[in-house]
Amino acid sequence: MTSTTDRILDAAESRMRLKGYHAVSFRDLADDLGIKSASVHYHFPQKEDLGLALVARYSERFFAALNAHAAKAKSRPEKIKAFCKTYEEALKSSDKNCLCGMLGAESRGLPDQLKQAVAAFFDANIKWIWQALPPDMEAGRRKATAAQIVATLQGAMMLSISLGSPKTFENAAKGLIATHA
Amino acid sequence: MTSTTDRILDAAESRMRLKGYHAVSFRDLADDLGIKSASVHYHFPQKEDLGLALVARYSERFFAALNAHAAKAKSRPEKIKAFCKTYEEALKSSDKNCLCGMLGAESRGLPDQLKQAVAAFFDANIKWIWQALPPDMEAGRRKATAAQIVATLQGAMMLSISLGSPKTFENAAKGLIATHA
DNA sequence: GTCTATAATTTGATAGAC
DNA sequence: GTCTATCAAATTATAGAC
Repeated sequence: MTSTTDRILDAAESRMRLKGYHAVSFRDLADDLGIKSASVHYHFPQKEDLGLALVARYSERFFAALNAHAAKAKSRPEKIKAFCKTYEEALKSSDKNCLCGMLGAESRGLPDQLKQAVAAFFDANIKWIWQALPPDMEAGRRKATAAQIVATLQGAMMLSISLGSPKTFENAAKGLIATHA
Repeated sequence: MTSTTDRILDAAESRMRLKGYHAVSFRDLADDLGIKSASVHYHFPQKEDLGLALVARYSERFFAALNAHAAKAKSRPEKIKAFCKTYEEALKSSDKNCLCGMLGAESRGLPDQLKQAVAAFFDANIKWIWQALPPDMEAGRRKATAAQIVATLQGAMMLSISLGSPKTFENAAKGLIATHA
């Protein structure tokens, strides 16, 4: 028994990860659930409210999955692999882009709070992988590597989807692990 | 004396690289030029026509710039640096995402031909950098590295824009050059 | 919580005058 | 080539009944 609110979030997440923020309408979501668009507005008065709830839920789930994977990781390289694996699962379980990867690209066309929530997701991503890198690494290089890893995985998801080829993600992730783990 | 067609393309490219395909309307473009939306339709009857023209022009310009940079590159590492530099210029000259990076993310919400044109841009990207990698590299690793390089640069542009930090792109590119050039 | 009804605006697109 | 005029459809959002 999932609540209507959750069913709306599920439908919205699916549609937004496929087509982007501006390509999803309240009527689309209402139709997915077999209700009316006015009922969707009852749960999320404004589109921005829906976007913010989506990013919050997505972010929680992402870091929960990441920490679950990382808990089993004993060594540093295994932590980096856990990070890659979390991304890979996000892509492959649904054949959809990362919600924040999509919204990050559309960033300049989003309401301000939503834009900030997406940026916070990426900040947290970079911070997480930065902590997983060797503390004795030269500071500048450590920071650069953290940004590089997140960039590669995000870019690989986008590329993979545009090319319709899951292999592309695997290849990029393989290269990442080979050089950094 | 730039033609109206070119001025429409300029306005459309700017808006789409900022906000995405669905967030750009014929009226927006008409207002940018001080004409009416019906006049925009004279030059590009359908929105997809406009999208296709944009990707074609963007792709031509990108590879022209890339080959110009690469012409001066004597060694293999310098070719890889030329590739990174072309991306960096695309980002920094306008503080906008790659047109195809944006459309690639929105891929599933685009008309079919446009989606294919974007995918062709990425195929050509991967092919170009693949050719710049050492021919004696193990085949699987060479292919993976090519995908990885394009993914990193595309992801770095997106991240950079979402975070509002050009440094993020520089860091990711620096890491890329350190490991592959 | 969901509905009907509706408002106000925007969108992609066309017909036909100039 | 650009305009006026217009269209049909879609969009976000609200008011009020049930």
